Amino acid sequence: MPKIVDHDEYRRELLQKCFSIFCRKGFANVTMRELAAEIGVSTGTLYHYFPSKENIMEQMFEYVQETNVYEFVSRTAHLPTIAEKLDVFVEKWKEYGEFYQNLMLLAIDMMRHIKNRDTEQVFINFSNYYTNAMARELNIPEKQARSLFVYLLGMILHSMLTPNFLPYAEQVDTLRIILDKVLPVNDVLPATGTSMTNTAKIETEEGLSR
Amino acid sequence: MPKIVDHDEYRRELLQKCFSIFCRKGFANVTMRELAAEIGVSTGTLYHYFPSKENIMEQMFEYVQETNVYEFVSRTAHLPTIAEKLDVFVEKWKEYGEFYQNLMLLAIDMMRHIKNRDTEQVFINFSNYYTNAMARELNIPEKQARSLFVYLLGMILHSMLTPNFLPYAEQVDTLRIILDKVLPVNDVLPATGTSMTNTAKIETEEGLSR
Amino acid sequence: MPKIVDHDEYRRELLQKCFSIFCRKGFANVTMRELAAEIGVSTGTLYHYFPSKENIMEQMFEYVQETNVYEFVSRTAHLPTIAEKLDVFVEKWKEYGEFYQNLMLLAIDMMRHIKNRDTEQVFINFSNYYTNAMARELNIPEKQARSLFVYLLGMILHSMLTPNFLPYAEQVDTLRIILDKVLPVNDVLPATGTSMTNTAKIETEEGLSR
Amino acid sequence: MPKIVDHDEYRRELLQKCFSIFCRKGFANVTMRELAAEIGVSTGTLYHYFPSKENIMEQMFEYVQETNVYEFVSRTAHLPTIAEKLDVFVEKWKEYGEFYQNLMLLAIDMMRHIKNRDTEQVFINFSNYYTNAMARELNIPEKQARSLFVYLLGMILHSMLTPNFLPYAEQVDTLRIILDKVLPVNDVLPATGTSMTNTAKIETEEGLSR
DNA sequence: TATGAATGAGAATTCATTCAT
DNA sequence: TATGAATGAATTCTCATTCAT
Repeated sequence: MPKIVDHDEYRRELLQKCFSIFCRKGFANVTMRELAAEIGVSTGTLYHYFPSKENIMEQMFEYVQETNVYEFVSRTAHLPTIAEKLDVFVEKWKEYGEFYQNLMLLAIDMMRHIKNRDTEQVFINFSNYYTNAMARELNIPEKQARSLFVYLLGMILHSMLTPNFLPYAEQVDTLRIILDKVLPVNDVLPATGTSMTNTAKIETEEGLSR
Repeated sequence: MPKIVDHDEYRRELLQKCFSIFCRKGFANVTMRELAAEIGVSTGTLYHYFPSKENIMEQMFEYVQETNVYEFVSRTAHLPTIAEKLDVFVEKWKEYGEFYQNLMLLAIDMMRHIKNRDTEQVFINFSNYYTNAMARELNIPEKQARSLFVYLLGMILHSMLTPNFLPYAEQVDTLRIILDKVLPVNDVLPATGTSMTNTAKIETEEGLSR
Repeated sequence: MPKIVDHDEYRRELLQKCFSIFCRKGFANVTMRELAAEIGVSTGTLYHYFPSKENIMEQMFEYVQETNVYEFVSRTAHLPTIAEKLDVFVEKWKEYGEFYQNLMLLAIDMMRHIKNRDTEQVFINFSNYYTNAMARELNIPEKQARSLFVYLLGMILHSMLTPNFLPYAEQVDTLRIILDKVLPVNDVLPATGTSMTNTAKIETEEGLSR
Repeated sequence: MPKIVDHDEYRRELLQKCFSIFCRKGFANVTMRELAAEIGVSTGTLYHYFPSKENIMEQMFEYVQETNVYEFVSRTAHLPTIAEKLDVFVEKWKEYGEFYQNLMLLAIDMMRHIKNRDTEQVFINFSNYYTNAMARELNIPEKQARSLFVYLLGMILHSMLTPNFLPYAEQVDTLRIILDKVLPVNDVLPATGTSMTNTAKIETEEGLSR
């Protein structure tokens, strides 16, 4: 009998390990030898599970999507107030900070390297999912949520480029303060009527989200 | 080929031509041969003007900074109203859309490739310069200006990854509408006293910039 | 898969299956994985029966020799006339056409790959055996028989390189016509005295066999 | 100014050097490193002149054909008697013995390796050219000439596989003796009338060429 | 016995860089 | 100053072979 290995399970394990390495250094700056060495297998093993370096990238992109991205949404669904939901969001934004950076870098690498794939659609899906989740959970219009997503993106990028000048964690805290003022944090969901203040705020702040 | 007498002038010309190629494909995906061929010189000539591929990157980073980025500020200095200034900003944001994308990609490549260089400081300078210019010209607090810069960054990135879903030009238009509501567009500058509306708005919008 | 109890018997079975694959593609162009897959076993099994790829080649060479090559000779021994013997020869030449091609290719591969083996002697034995058999059965001098063997070799090679231009089967038919004229086809063997005609013919045709 | 090199001339020089190496060892048994080392250049240089290992093979096949193969025919054209022409043929057969072996091995390698090429046509052309040249120069029917070609092929192959048992040079001598008897060696060409003997012989020997 | 996952040396190929002209 | 031929280290990938199960 052969060595007992759950091929698919192990493949995912390898992908997981590849992810941070690839993102940190960039697709083009990691050699297969390096990758194998850092993971702790031989190059041959890598090629046993993936037909090519490019394919690792592609599979990684898929894997990362289906695995890590959406996990946190379930955490907010049952929470009664927006303030509490926002707490979870902020917590997750911090927790996943590096992950989002990596994802962003990965997306850029995908864009530049992989020709035969609809990278755009993948990112659109991600953007939509995240935007819709925020709109629903935080009870804000989609446009506001999209703006929030865009702002998060900018934050992640800036913090990545200037980690000491604009540390990511601080940026998240700042954003939290903004949102506390801007969002209908005192609403209990699902609430049919929104408070005056709240509505007014949304109108005033409409710009943020339009 | 004309004999370019001014060595330095020609070097800049070459850098200019390298810029879009490097950004579009990414540092690692351009070979010196390709670069030379697209520019229309030999690899030997490239090495006559630059000691290494990495150095082209570095010089390009410097060149791009000192040359293109700040040019537009002078255009707004003499304008009397914020609305007019905003017009110029929006126009420039559109005009330079691709350029900013490239700059962003370049910065990311720099971050990943060039070890012996304070890339962070360069990007901090850029962020500060842009933020300060916007704060001054649009008469808003620095924090607001920084938030605007971060949002621009997010916009550029999202539009780059999903050019068909969120086209950059449309995003700029949307942002313009937001800013028209949020900014003290009717102020005539330099105004010593800020109008009530304006102040109120800034307070209200504080979140955007905090 | 049935449990083959006789190790050696199974080894021969595997060799048999390897033969055409090896010859068709050439030693260097078949991987052990391919070989195993086409045979329907695992690489591990292959290595259970053969110590190395090279060894498969060597064993195959031996196996092929002792097994298939001489089989047909027994078929002609009892036939009374040369014409009848020739019939069997022609029939076998056609039947074994692909086999001879493979053998030839195998011999060339052996010559180029396997250093530690007297490939020459093996082929000399084969040449001698075939030549002697033809000389005896067709009642011609050894030199003529050797020439016939050489001609057969050329035919096989040419037909292999230009299968559409000089199809092997047609070449055999042509050769048969030649031999009908040239050989003492009407002799009944074993004849102690050779007929005049026959002798004359041999003299005339001496060239063919010298 | 660049290093002055006649690119095409040098390419041919490299092909020439590749030829014997490739033939001796076989396409699959020569590494690019080996090839480069034996030729005395770097692998980089090899790839400067040829896009791939396979392409070297293809170009070599073309080059060898157009360069070496047909050269000798011109040597016999002006000779008055068939005997003299035969002298030159024999001389060339001996001189080119190794070359023909190489060509044969190369053809087999081509057959097994190069898929995107009409290897058969190339070999048909060669066979036809050689056959026609012999038919014309030796004043024999095409069929006889083809048989002669096939026999030569067999000789080359057998001598290659058993260089000590059937040395090529001796085989050529033997063939020469055969041909002296069989061919109209005493004819003066272009002779309008063929001697009785001659015609008779051709008729008698028709078998050889059919 | 049989399997096929794992290995890593070695293959083809690329590409930044050098340098003779 | 400009060229592009030449270099060879480093890259991606292959494959014979080993070995735990």
